[in-house]
Amino acid sequence: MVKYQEIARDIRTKITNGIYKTDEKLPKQTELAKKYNTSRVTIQKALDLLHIEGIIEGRKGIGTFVKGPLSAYDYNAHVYSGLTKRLGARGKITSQIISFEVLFPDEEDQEKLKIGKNDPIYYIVRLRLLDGEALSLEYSYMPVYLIPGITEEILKGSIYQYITENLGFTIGSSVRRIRADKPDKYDQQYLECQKDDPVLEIDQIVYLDDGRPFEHSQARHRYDKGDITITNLD
Amino acid sequence: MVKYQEIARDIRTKITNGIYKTDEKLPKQTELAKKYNTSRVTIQKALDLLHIEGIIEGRKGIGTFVKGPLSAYDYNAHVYSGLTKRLGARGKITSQIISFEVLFPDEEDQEKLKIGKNDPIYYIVRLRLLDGEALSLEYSYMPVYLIPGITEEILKGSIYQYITENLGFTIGSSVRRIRADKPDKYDQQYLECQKDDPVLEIDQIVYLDDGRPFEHSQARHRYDKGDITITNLD
DNA sequence: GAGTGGTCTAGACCACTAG
DNA sequence: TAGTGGTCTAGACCACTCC
Repeated sequence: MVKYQEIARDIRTKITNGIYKTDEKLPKQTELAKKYNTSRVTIQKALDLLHIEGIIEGRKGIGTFVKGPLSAYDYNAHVYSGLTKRLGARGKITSQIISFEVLFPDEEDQEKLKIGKNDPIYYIVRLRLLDGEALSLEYSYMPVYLIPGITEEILKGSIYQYITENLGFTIGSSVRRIRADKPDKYDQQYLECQKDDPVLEIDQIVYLDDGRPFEHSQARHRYDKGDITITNLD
Repeated sequence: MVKYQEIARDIRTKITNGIYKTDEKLPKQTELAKKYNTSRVTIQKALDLLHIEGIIEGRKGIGTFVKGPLSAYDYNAHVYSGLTKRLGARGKITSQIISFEVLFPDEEDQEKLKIGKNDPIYYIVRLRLLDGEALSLEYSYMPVYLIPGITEEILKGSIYQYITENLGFTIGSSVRRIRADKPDKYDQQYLECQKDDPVLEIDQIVYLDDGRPFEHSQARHRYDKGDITITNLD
């Protein structure tokens, strides 16, 4: 992990944990440089990342501020428009495991996860709930050899946290495709939606920082509970 | 406009116009620095922008390469996941004007466009066609005082081009919200969709680089013709 | 005028690729 | 070994805000 990413992660954590609060000013860049024992340009590169993620905002002549959450469904917004989840106080996310199996990959899985036909994958289906109400239905496919030791306990929490903290991997890039779709029978069953209620589907492939894909998944959201916010900066 | 943005724009234009072609290598950073009469760090900052936009890719020890288009609906992908349209050879986009009026803003318009109740706005409805087939229905609201002189001729082409090239403005940040919705009667009429066909709606506010909002719009896509690709980088 | 973020420079070293 | 992109440094100037 390079220096500016480490600094960005540290500041991000401090924001998530409320050490730097919403609308509060961060220490000035020269102070941060001194604190992290680095140059001001490196601090700026770290802050650039947080700026792109939309969690801070620099104001000339004043300082750098922590931004508040953007969307009513902040959970979705930041997981998908990118980058970093800061669940905040929007409600409690829980997971109900519907399926948890190990399978051999079909051709599509092989291609998307860049694995051979004899490399088994986890096939996981989870219902995500926000304060106990159905939010989305998520199908995940992950190579077993990359992510060993998944348990139901882990699935109830965050797979990402397990991968980064327990396995020591670093998440790299990702490609997500968003579209509207008609509800299938599982959507109707688990998301409790009607036949003419649309669903919002996010199909994603996520890569480790060494370029290996570790997850292919589809998340299907109730149309009334799953908007996505994308913020572009100057 | 600052130096690194000008350089990014110039290189982007060269890619769009095919001077730098897909999978081709860009000149090396030291050469670009010399050519643009600047330092290598500034070139890197310009390339960073194009990297974020997903149109180039750096490979250590080799060079910087122009990436190919990502999505079947490249038009949507790049307009909305951000940043820069490079329509490429996916088909011809045309516009049919359904409504073009000047109105006084309601409270929502006033708030989103940061204008007073006596500042008139354009109200524009356009049907966008890809190779003659209905693609999306777009509702736009823009303050007249900011964008004077809009004509039907301009509406048939690109408003963005008019704003940047004729009025000399620079586009800044934007916030987009994406959701699935049921089709309303206009969707059914113009997008020729059935009552149970979902639509994908993109609601956006776009700002000039001085922070003034100049456009609030909703684009409603047929669910089978409007996916969106979001690429996150390391 | 003082303080802060935004930009830019010149130079350096490292990581990776290719021959 | 040579070439290229990725990172980092120290220092400088500008733009903007506040007093």
